[in-house]
Amino acid sequence: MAARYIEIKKSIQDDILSHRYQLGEKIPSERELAVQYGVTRVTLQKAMHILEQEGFIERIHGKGMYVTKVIEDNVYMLNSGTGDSILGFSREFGQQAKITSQLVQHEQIQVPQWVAQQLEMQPEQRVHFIRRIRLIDGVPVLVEDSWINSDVIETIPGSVLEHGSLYEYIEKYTGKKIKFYNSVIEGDLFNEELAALLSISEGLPMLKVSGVTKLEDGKAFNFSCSYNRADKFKIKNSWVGK
Amino acid sequence: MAARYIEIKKSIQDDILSHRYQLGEKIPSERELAVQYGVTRVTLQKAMHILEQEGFIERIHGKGMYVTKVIEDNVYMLNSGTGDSILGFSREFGQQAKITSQLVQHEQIQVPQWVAQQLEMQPEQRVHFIRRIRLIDGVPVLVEDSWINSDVIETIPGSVLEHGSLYEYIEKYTGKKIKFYNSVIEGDLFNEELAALLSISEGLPMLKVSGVTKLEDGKAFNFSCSYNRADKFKIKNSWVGK
DNA sequence: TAGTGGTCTAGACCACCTG
DNA sequence: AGGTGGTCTAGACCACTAG
Repeated sequence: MAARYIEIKKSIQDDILSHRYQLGEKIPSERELAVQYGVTRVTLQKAMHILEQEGFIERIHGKGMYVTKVIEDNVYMLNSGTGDSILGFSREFGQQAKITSQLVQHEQIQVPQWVAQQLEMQPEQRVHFIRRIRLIDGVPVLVEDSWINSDVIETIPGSVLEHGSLYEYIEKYTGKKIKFYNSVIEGDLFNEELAALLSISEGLPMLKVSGVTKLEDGKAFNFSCSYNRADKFKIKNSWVGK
Repeated sequence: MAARYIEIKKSIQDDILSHRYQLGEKIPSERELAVQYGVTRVTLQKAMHILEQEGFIERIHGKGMYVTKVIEDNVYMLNSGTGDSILGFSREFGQQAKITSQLVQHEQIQVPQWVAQQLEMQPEQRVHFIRRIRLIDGVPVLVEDSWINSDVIETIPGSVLEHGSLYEYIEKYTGKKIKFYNSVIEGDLFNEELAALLSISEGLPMLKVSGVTKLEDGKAFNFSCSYNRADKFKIKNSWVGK
């Protein structure tokens, strides 16, 4: 049973995405919506603040709430700090395009020093190292490397890496929700190795996103690093100043 | 008079930055802090949720709140969706390094079509076009282009562009706070023109950040686009999944 | 003046973690 | 069992926008 404000947020998000509320249109006031959904204003506000932060609406003091005029784009958006999940490629894009994965490498290794630091592990412990290529409609667009604490997940079925969502599997396997922390975005150029994996030229621009993933109990279990073709991806960064 | 939860947030942030709360240390419970600050838990939670989102603390259900172990970096961080402001380069970096600006161009022009769209302007209206170079300790690190609706700000003193914060000036001039919306991060390569401005080689990697700035009454007044040397900047993206 | 979002109170109950 | 964060109620007053 999800929290009420999450349900309300999703309900209104649906109303926006399905154009029941038109772009730029004023939506009902907090007090009206609170009555509609049978909650207090405080609860309704929690939902609306999330919608604002994710860029669906604008809240203007004294005037009301308006559906944001959205500009469509011909590149794929990596949602960063917004949307229901940065948690896995397939969840984000599964609905708008045909996503496939190609497993390049999967082995258990002793944890590299810099990974051990990120995951708060001891040097003798082991991690899964996983390298996958993601394809949109058959075109390879990014390489993703993951280091996953073997103590959290002993075995990872090949079928999950090839066709499923790793994060979904982990949430089911552990029974815990996932949190992202401190992800970092960098720009760089594709080197020979990565370019070869994507069948592109060395020296093309890349967006690199790396970060630690934790379980809701605070346990860090994954360090991941994705190398994205900069001509295929933008990162949306909806944010509202204070 | 700022809101109480903003004051509390800043107070605890100071306690963390000054190491009165050590890295990784557990901080007092919500109920304790609420008493300390003389507010209810709801108000205190608003402060703590912001600190969590900005990456200062981790909140773990049933256990408590902990100061995040921070990894220091030898590159400059552009805060994106976090910190007190993405609002202007000088505010972000003024304390850790010597920031200077170099005004390359400033003229009033008829609003270009794509800018008019972003700022909801008519084709015959005018904008300030401003191109500045930013230097850290004397080294040029980024180019920033801004298009500012002339109806919002008629004149912009040269001294502001050379030495001050444009956003601070606008907040003072209009008497309104500033909001950012829908900023987008892209990766690209420096072309000849931009590379020349920074005295670097063409083809080096770049992080491009663009977005619209609005006043708190919803009025869009500025479209800006910054071209950052990818070897000098990372973008921190503190975020907590739901 | 009426309506809107922004903030805050003083409680309550639940879900989770640890001893 | 006791402490922690997560959610929610039913109010209240303030600040801002509009006609």
